[in-house]
Amino acid sequence: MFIQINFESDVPIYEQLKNQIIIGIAKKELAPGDRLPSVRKLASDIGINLHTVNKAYKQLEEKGFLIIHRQKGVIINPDGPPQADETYTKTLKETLLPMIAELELRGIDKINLLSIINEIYEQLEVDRDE
Amino acid sequence: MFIQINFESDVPIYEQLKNQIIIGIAKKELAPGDRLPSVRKLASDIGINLHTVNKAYKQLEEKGFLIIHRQKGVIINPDGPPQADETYTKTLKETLLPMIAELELRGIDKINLLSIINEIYEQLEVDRDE
DNA sequence: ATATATGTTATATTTGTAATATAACATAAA
DNA sequence: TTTATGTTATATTACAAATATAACATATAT
Repeated sequence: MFIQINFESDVPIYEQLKNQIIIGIAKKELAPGDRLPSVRKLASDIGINLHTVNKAYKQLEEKGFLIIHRQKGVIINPDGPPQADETYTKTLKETLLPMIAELELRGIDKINLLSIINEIYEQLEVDRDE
Repeated sequence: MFIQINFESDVPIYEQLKNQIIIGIAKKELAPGDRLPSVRKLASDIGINLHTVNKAYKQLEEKGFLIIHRQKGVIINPDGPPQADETYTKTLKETLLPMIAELELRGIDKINLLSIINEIYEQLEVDRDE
């Protein structure tokens, strides 16, 4: 499995899980319809509690990235990821505003930012097998 | 004062404070050397506890945005904001990666993102008096 | 001198979240 | 009938956010 948890991080474990699954989908390492490990399996692989995995799965289901079936298990939504709506875009802007304010003050101008963003897009596109 | 706290938000109050002060500096509503309200004054204006304001101030001092003097009070760092270093840039990229992954999946492509970012830069430049 | 205002320190309490630990449940599939 | 799935329930531990009070040290104003 591609999951790697940093137990020193101040990012909660269930958030790290959500992030890595979303990144996995974006990198196409996980395709619509693909199955994810059971909550017990992933929990024991990583060495964490089943409820922590369940929390991540449930929140990704709530957002529309995953489909959870009581007996069959968990799969990547076959209909593809949820699309951005007004609410999502509004929240995104509210998140970006203070980030960009700080970034600007710290001397990272728009050009620098765009180059960082390009770098991240490359990370998401290239790594087909890693 | 320009501070407006959303008590419904899941963003902690002290984080909202930090964000709004940084945005204030970026918009040049607050200039280097400008004085901020005392912890007690701001706390009572907003209707929160003095320690919550103090926590925000201390963390901004720690980052280099503010100078705190035991008797004179709190001012915006006269030497200007702290500049980005390697650590900051690394953390920034780690924050952006999952954001951009989700955004991409949701159908917001690079062009859309750049237009959102431009919109935010405008917000930071225009509002000289509001 | 005295009072005032500053940030600071200390202690305690309440509330909520993250994470874990155990156990049991319902049910499709083997 | 067994196994594996997610689900639900209960409890516990650890920590963070926010508050409440009180006292402290000290530069500045009166």
